[in-house]
This record gives sequence, C-alpha cells and structure tokens, in this order.
Amino acid sequence: MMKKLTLDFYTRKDVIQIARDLIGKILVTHLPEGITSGRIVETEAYMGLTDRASHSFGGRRTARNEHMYASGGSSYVYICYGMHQMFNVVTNEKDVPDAVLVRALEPLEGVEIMLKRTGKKKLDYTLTRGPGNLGKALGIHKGLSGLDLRDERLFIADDGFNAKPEDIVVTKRIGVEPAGKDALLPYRFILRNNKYVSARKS
DNA sequence: CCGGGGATTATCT
DNA sequence: GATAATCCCCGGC
Repeated sequence: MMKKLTLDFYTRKDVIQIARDLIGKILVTHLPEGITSGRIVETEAYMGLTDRASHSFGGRRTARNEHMYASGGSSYVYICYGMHQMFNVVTNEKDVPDAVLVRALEPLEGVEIMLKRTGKKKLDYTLTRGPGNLGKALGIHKGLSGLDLRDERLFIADDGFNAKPEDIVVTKRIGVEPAGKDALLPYRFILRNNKYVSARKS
C-alpha cells in the first residue's frame, strides 16, 4: 500500500539521515501523460550553508536556488548543463537550505510513458539511472520546482519496502570535484546491488 | 575497460 | 564570457 510521506519526515533537521531514509521510497509524478513512478535507489545530501558543493553555500541566495530556502517537504528543480532537469527534496525548516538530490530510480509504473518521454526503445538500466535521466523519464521540469511533495502531481510515498541497514551503501558524491575537500564527504547513499544505481566509481 | 570531449543553454559574474 | 550537483559516444588499449 502506498502512503504519501508526511511533513514530519521532511522537516527533520538531519538532511543526511533523510537522504538515507529516502532510499527505497517511491517517487511519483502524475502529469497529463499519466502516472509514472520509481523506487529511489540513489540519493545525495547537500548541507545548505556549510557545504561547498551546495548551491546555497554560505547563504548564497538567487532566483535559481530560492526554493532551497522553502520549508522541508517541497521540491527544488534546477537545470544543469543547460539541459538536465535535476530533482531535489527540500528538507529542514524554512530558510535553512538543505536538500537531497535524487540520483536514480528503479522504474515501477508508467514505463511506456517514460520510454516515450526519453525516446528510448525498451526498458533498460539507462532509463532512470542518473539525475538527468530520471528527471526526463518522469517528466520533471523547472516548472514543478517549489511544489509541496504531497501534491497530486509530484509526491513521494512509502509502500512498505524497508531496506536493511546493511544494504544501504555510503560513498562520496558524484560530479562535485570543484567543492574541494567537501567533495569527499560521505553524503551519497545507494541501494546495494541495484542495477539502476549510477555506475560510476565512488 | 577506460579516458576524453562534445552537446547545449540557464545562470551568474 | 565562463561555468555547470550530466550524459553519451567514440577511440584506444
């Protein structure tokens, strides 16, 4: 049974714990094309103010990252490299810009719709592996930034799946080398042995 | 298997 | 004008 995560899940202060807890949950979009969903198998935590890899490091606040400062339980979607729609879960209280980047899903509902959106011919591990790919497959775009994650169009739910603690692997984050020593922080969580996890070395 | 580079454009300086 | 929380393809071994 699917149960939307409630606000108290998101407003906790420990973004690292929330990133870990999101492993195994289900991300759902219900847009005009239909319902698409997938199980979250890879996340990264971004510790707003103190994390050089975060868009909001040092309190930086611009039109792009404004939604990071919303209260926990809303979305932050931004465009990377001019073409990829990156989906983040905003956590903590209002004005504390912590967020979790969702990096990979295992497809569940609406595979046909995802194939149409991505132009792929058949389901394989590339459909929802990597933040750019999953954003495209689920139809996520900048216009969905700032939504409450209990919205009908975009929400996260629990279906009772419970990852064993030993099946959650922790590594450093991907693609954040310019952040210097902060790039080495153990803020990435993946579900062990899942083929949809982005395949780069940790 | 691995590294290099091009795609493509919103965003910020 | 430079950069970017990426992805894909290609060539070399």
